[in-house]
Amino acid sequence: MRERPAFRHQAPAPGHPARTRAQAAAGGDSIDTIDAVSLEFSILTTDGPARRATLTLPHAAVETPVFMPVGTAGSVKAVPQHLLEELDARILLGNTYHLYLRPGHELIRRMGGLHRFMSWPGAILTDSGGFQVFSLTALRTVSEEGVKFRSHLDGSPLFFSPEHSMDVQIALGSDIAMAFDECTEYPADRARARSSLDLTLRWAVRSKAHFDAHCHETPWANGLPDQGAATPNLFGIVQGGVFPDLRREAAERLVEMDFPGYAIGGLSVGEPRELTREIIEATLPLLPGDKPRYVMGVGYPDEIVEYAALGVDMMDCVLPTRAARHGLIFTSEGRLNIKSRRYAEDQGPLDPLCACRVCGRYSRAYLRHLFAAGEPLAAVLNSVHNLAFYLDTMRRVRDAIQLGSLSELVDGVRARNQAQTRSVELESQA
RNA sequence: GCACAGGUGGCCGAGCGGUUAAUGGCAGCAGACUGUAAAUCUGCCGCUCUUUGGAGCUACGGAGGUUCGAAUCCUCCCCUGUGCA
Repeated sequence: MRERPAFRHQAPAPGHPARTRAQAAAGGDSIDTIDAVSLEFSILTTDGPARRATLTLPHAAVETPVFMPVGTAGSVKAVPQHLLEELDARILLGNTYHLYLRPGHELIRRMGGLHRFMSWPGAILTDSGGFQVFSLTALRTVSEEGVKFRSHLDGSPLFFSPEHSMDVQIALGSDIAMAFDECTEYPADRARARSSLDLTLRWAVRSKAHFDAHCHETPWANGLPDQGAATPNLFGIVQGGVFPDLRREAAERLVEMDFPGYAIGGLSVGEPRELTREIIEATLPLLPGDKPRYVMGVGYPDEIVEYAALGVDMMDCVLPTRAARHGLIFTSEGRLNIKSRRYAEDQGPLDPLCACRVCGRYSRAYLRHLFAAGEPLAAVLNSVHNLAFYLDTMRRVRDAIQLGSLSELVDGVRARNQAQTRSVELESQA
């Protein structure tokens, strides 16, 4: 445990002073209460490679390590914003591609930006559309200039470039925008990972140049480029497949470009879990220790604990919300499939150790019924619980870092995981 | 009573002489899900065995019949719906 100086990132341009959070609150405006700093990362405590820090963004102060719920199309599916607030979520993800398609970034700009549009007072990180380059394989072609997509909504042709992605993210008003990258698939051989990574690096240069030139045009910016004004932040993304030396090279090149934060992308795309961990472990030390490090698209509850212990500050994943809609519940005792007949008359809560409102009020029997009946409320309640569980898990991680007891927490999670794997094996043998 | 139309696996509903334990859908059961084309997808779904390749049994309202072979064709019976009396 030791004190470190905070990393601050501020827009360099001169102009009007930014309105502070306190001033805005006095003015009765709860959405655009922006902090005067673009990004500040203050590490409070460390426990091994893990750090507990405060990440201050224009719209929120975020305690890290943090798990960020995914709200692709301007909504964390099935969970209204006021419940996310109740869960003490401080930062959500949005998606450039989806919001560009519908309702359109210019419309959102006219509505005052994404925060106002969706009435979300916390921070927002937007993915650049890079993941769609991966997930919409059948609907796109990649070139040096950018990516041609066919809209998944109506098949109409679209074109995304780094510059375009930046324009959209700036119009949305993200607290953190992501560089436009190519999320490399798995398996990808060395040559493929190499060329993919090179493209991502060239796109990173273009992303940054365009972003720096236009970030002050975000809807919540206080007029012109400001002296001391907050503007959106742009994070770089490390690719390189499962090759540590390529990851190193990507990290070094990105660090030279000097981003306020860095992400590790292209993981959890089908590779073995052990590899995911190895790549994270190998890449993390190559990124500046005084800036936030974000692993994109992970993971299971035990994984996010493990990765935080390796020194990851930010993570996001659709898993808690998607799994919830499919009936998979994460609990302190492991995974639970609420569809199962064995819960038909179970009067207990989803998770006896969970303090969330769903566990405090509704039985497994009722939740199973809602799911079986196709009631939309099932998706809501399951999602609220899963997110509560994820957010609570990260709270435990932060507390453990504070107390210097993170390794015990990690051991506990690992043991629980192994125990469940064993019991599942036994059950399937029986 | 007469005339049509029907009776198929938990339900709906295809099949209208052999490749049919019988297409689909629903319901049921189990599983998957990692920067969201996902309230999605996959598997099982008559019974009994099985060394997991299969084997045996029982099944398309009932009873007979035709045929090498019938859910499919014929006869009679039972039941349901609609129309007419």
